[in-house]
Amino acid sequence: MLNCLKAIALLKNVALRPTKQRIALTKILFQDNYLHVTAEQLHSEAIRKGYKISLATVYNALNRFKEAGIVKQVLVEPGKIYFDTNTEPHHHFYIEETGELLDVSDDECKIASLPIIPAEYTVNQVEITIRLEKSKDADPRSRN
Amino acid sequence: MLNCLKAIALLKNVALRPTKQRIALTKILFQDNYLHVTAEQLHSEAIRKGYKISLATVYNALNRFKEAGIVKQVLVEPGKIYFDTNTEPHHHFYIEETGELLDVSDDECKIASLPIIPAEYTVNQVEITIRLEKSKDADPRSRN
DNA sequence: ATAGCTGCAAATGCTTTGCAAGGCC
DNA sequence: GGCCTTGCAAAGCATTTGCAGCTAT
Repeated sequence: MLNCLKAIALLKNVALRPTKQRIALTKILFQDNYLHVTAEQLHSEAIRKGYKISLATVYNALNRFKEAGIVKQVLVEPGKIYFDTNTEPHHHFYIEETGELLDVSDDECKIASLPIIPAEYTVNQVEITIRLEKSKDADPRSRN
Repeated sequence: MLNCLKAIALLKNVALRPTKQRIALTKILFQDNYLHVTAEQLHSEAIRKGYKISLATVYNALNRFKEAGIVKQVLVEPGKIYFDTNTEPHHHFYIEETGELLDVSDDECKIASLPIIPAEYTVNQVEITIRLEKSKDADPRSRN
């Protein structure tokens, strides 16, 4: 868990005012492991930890964090925005049944050949989403 | 452009009742080239062509088409669902400025190495989204 | 002091749903 | 005839916004 000083430093680094609420969210988000959350999930977690913060502020903060480049958004489900604290180029497993999102490092998932890019355009981002489902025969011992 | 008979055949093939509205949408969607549309865009196009159909029906129809496996949905922008008439495994260019979505065939974009799949899960779908933006120096002649 | 945040509630935008009327087999 | 589909309007859900009051610099 980040302490307050580090949270404040992180926010000042990207020219965002370190308000109580942003510090709280920063402490929750930037731990050792990367996190994938929706605004709603982050809000619940903040409330659970005893912080006083409104959902609208969580949305505002996440959008500022995104503009500042310290989180990025991931689209895997219609009508829902996930935010990812891993801003390095990387990819995802997505488990639809549970809504779980897992990081796949750029090294683990190399692209052999990119297509020809349309004229006058440049690549901004390449994202691979690997959608998973529970195996039909999860237990090999039960097979005939 | 598909004729009515082919549209009806297509719908019967997937056990969907060939109603006037579904036939109209089928005729618009399944042309020679693959299409990427939102429900709203498809509705406008249908109205423009003189068909009488409500937006709710377009949503309903697209969801049935998706269940039937003749279109699939693509998520590239928050709060918007694109439908793609190409149901083969393939990938996409996405141009954020214009909202344009372009197909990239599976052959043009090969993955060299997939990561290790978590135990008890199997891969359902692998999607690559290549986000493009206009090049800063679109005209090479203007360079120093 | 002042520019920028917060929180509430209201608004928005896309999508879904309930239900009565109409259409397909 | 019976079941499915349509269309409208209303509901739903995630997200954004307006504005008054508060806070960091």
